[in-house]
Amino acid sequence: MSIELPKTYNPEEAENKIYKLWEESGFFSPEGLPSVTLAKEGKIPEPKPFTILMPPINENGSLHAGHALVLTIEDIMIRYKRMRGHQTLWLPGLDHAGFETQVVYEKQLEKEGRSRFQMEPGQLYDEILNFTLANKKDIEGQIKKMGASCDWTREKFTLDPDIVQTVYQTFKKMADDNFVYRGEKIVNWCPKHQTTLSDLETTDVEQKDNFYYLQYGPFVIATARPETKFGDKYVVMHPGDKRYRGYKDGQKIELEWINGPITATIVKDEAVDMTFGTGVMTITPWHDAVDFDIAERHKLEREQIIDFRGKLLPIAGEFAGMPISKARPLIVEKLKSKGLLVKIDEDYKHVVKKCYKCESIIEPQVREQWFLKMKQLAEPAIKAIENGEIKFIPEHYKKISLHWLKNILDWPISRQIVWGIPIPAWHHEPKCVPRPGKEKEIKKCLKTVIALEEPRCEFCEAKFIRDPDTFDTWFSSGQWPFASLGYPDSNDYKTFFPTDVMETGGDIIFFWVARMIMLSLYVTGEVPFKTVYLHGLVLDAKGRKMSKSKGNVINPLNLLEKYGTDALRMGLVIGNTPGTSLALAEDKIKGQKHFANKLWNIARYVLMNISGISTLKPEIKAELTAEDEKIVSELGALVKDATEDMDQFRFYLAAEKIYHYVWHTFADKIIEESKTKLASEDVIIKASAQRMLLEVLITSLKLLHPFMPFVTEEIYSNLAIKNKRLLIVEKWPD
RNA sequence: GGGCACAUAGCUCAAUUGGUUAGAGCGUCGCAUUCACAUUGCGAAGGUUCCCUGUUCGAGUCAGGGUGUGCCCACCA
Repeated sequence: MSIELPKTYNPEEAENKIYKLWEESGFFSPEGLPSVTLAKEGKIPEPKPFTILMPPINENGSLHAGHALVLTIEDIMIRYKRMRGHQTLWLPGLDHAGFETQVVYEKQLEKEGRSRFQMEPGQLYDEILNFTLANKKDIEGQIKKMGASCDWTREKFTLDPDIVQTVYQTFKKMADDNFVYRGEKIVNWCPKHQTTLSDLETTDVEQKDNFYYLQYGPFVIATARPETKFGDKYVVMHPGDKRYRGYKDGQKIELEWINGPITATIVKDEAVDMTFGTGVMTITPWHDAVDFDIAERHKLEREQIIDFRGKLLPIAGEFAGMPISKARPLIVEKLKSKGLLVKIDEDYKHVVKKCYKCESIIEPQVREQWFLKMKQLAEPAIKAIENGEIKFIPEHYKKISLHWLKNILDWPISRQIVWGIPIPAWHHEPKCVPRPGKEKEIKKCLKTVIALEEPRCEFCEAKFIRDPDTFDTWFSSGQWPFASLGYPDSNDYKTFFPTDVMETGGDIIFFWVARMIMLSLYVTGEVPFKTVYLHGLVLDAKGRKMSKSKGNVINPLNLLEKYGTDALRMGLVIGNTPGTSLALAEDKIKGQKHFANKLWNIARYVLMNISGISTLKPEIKAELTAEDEKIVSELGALVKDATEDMDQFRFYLAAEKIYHYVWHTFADKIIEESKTKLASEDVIIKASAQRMLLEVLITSLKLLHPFMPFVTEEIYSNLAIKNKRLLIVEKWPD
């Protein structure tokens, strides 16, 4: 066999061809695997399943470096386990990514001079749906470019009807179990996006502002936000503060305030820090979480000062209708002219919450929202983690998860956006229309009902209005592990759940990982996965976070084209320890392109020199010279070592060791030394060298295949070996 | 205020959980090249493993303290 291979490896040509070959082979699906077929014929024992669910990928853009890393690591695991004979399932998922996608689409609308607030919700939904569908093919194509050997026949989308059904059933079950409540509580409100956000969806930003000391009757109070103070009629101090001993809880005082005289009430509460400011504060329960709690404790009234667009309401008098930024200096001016401004501290550092998407300042607002009680949901998760039912890689994420779960707060799950799963709830019209003879019972009318169809009230003919809100995306994606596998009746659920490994970014451990654990335990009674592998961020070459504004975003698709998928994958995995951020330097990937070519030329050399040898006999070792046998057994040591690393999720080490062996042992030593052996007059020495070279090549290809699937498969396809299968399903060496 | 990490060659990172002389990639410098590969080979320079104290036969690794950096959580008006 003397096949002429070109002098350099051409990734682009090989990759498209090879991926098609794999797809057509059926080996991406568990039922198509040789190990499963052989087991069916009774020839080998039933293989063990090995399952990974791909974290659903946003359909609102194109693949970024983080996605490339996820796909690489997961593909390495799946390919390794597939070669070990497992019944492997890697289920691909696409994400509607609720709020994220709506934000992206709103930006596009903005560019076109349109706004979601001038659109019918139905129309907006349809447009976003079309937008994501248009992106779907691109994203799928990009996932394939990465070489991902996932089962496309099982591809799931987070808005698939069966997923939505599962989410509804979970919500209903939670409502029945009294884990859901609808409450008027203070929430994080983004005035730009016009929706509630969970605490995780806000970021804290430290900034310097003016701190105003104001005369409030006999007291001096301090505030950074004078524009919220119009309705302040409670003045709060610590019950133990001796300076204010003369004032009693509930005492009324008359005083002159911004827009005229008011009556204020003294409140004593321990939440007040005596050492901060003057030790006295007035409260604005509608727009501040601490104040809200104080008002709840003392059953105080609350009033909205700022509307949901961030403009002042009529209570602000002459300032009504103004946005905060415009009103604040004018209000300060008025306070000053009335002699109520005591002093201004211009150097006041404090933390403000901002929307994590648009950086608008969050305006706390009181709104009726759906909440989940989290304490009871968290308990089984805490137990499971403490018992070691879930293994964290790296380990310190165990502590981080437990800390969060033990301090968990209730979760607001309703969002005022259209792009998502509608909340299956209905609200009674304000007015009751009693049915004949039921006039006396209308007090029993249900205000809110959780149901898929419009409910009918027994006592009343009033209509029910559909709740306009959608679920927080993470509420549905938290159910992904069992929902995507067809809980509760499907064979896939029975076979592949709980899954083996959840591999995702450490930055979404609370958003997603913790919630999957809680929701899976609640619905199925089982943990969703046995191992959590968390990778770090992919940073630029200088270790900075990639961002569009910095202009340092590395597009993996460009790297693919330039250096080939295998090179990108190696560049992403070598030196990347779990949990640690990875600085992605282009030179590193370039170096791996050289490696792919090195491997290619190793194969060329071997092929050129082994004519006549087309198969490896099992008793190969008997035919080797002692020297060659030593080479083969040394390779055996590498195999053992690398296998151990693979089993322990040390892919970065395995890849580096194999790389180093192939280049600096196989190419630099074994091949160099083989040149004299092949030139030998001694037939035994020559034949031994030939067999040894082929053996080392085949084993190297197998070891490299999970990392560099394309070039290895391409080379393997050029070897003439009897009973050869595609490398993707060949047996991992032992 | 609380929590979690990190600090090793010029740069980016390893060192498989305490074990020879701390390694690799990239970069730098020198030499070689009719060879499967210039996308090459051989070689060199480059280290107080942040600092201090301790445990140990033995510490980059463990403990205590310090310095610096990053991230997460939290309701100081």
